[in-house]
Amino acid sequence: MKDILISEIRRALAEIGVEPTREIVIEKPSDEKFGDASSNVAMTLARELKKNPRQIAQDLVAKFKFNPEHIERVDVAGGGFINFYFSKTLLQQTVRHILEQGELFGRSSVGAGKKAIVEYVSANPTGPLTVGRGRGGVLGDCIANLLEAQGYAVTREYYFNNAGRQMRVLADSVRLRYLELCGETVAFPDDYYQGGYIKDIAEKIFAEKGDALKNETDLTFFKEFAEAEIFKGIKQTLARLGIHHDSFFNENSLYERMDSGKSRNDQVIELLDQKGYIERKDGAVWFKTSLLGKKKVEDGKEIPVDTVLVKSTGEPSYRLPDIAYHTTKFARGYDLIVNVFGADHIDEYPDVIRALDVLGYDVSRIKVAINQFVTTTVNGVQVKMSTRKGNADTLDQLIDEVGPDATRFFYVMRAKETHLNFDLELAKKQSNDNPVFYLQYAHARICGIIRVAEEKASLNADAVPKDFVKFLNAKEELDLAKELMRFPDAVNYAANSLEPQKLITYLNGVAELFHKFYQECRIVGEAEETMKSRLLLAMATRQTLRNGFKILGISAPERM
RNA sequence: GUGCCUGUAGCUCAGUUGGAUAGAGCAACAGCCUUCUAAGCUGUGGGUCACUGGUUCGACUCCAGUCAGGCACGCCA
Repeated sequence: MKDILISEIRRALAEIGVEPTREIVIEKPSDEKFGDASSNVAMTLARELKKNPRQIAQDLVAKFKFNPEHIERVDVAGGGFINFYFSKTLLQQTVRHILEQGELFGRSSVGAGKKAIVEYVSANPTGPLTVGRGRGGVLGDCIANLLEAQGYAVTREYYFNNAGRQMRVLADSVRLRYLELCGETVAFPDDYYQGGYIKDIAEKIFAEKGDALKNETDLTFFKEFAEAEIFKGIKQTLARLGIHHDSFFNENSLYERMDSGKSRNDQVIELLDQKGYIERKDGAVWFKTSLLGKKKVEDGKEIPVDTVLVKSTGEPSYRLPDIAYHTTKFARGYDLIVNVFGADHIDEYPDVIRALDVLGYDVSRIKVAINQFVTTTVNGVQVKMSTRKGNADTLDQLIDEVGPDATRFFYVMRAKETHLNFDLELAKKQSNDNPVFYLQYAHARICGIIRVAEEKASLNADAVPKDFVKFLNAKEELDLAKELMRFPDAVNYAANSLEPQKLITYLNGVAELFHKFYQECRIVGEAEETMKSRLLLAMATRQTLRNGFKILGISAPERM
């Protein structure tokens, strides 16, 4: 619908000889008396045309040639708003259209034929997922769903590192706990992993091996055992939330030599060197980010800074594999590359972007969604979380307490840039009275109506001829249909901005209008035309809600 | 100290490239179930959109500064 309005505005502008310099915006008016859609084109053009915006608006309206089946009338109001009023037949046909489209309603083809990769979670296997991690996980998953709805072929990827110091510390933490089980007294360092899950893993080893590994000093077994256990747990937790990755990308593969005899990491350095952005000093290999505008401020003076890619120990710093990893995303042919990560990685991606830019990649394909941290409040006290200290609330505990639907919903109902405070006590209390239920209840209610229609009126909802939509007439009916019509725009809007919560805001509006409709308009037991037309509207609402829930990853219960 | 994010109703938050009288849920108060699920609906109260300036026909929205909170500023990942 939006498209029809925009193209007609364009046509009318051309007719009066005006070339629009800005995008034409159609929005939903703040008050229903201003129509069903409005545009401020006339106002935005007023300055450059040096004409009264109301005059421009009137000139345009005079040129409009809308199908009266779609647009009933067009008004000029306020300082020059053009307000469109939809005709009843358009709304009726929308209901039919939704039912015919079914699961496809809301999908678009803007991403058709394009490949997208969404990288999210990407937690290293050093411990169970925390409440903080859950946010990025759910956000990433919803973004992937949104892109899929836009027609993209989406790959969901998990990038991880199972090497390096952190894993050695993890392995040794497990080993020490194991030795305790063997009856030895050990000093457990403060900077080792303190969480109870370490003991659980040690117990598992002890149960399998007894004290046979008591004198084992090589950490390989402990590392591999711990990693396997932890990864299994992470995947289980994610599965509870309906999150499944298509691809697990091991950072280690970037160190492995390819047929050329070089690793991806080597290649990055070589290519950056060819471009003149590599310097070797102090035994390390530096990326000359100073030439690309990177700087820090000290004592009021700006100092250009370079970035270490290979440490003097010969080990790459994590930035090098990060860059190399992204070159693989381009090599794999992705048109859209979305990275979802927490605010603590905010300083990392500019270096990656700089490097990729220098190497000639089209960095405009990369979109970064940074979510702010989640803090937890336990008994009214905010807790700072750390996997190392083991005091982080696990995502599993949260799911146990509030359920998968509420967990997903809570994470994603707020804009990613807000500092989300998860009060566990409150989350538990709210579970009975949760915002997600408002949406789900609308769905369950519709299912209830359809059941009753079948039982009491022997009416098979699916068999009702779609022509009955022409009897939709009441205000509540038309208001609801009008809102349903906006669903594809809402999906598009949420997908473009990578902000799933915008879809929630929309769906809330649908649920609200449905509940109002329900209150005013009975279905079962009404005259045939009324009953059937309303049943069609209810089914179209159910379809829209389902399609939205699918993107959000929450269930659509038939009874509550 | 520097960079990024945040500050909107008692609480948690929406607010579509600047637009019409700033919204929702929860909490409070008052109503609505012999009829398709009251996890719902209707109504009332509740606001210096952190503060101060600026930009213009118009600012919660853009710019500058101030205040408050979060995160990051390593040859850690």
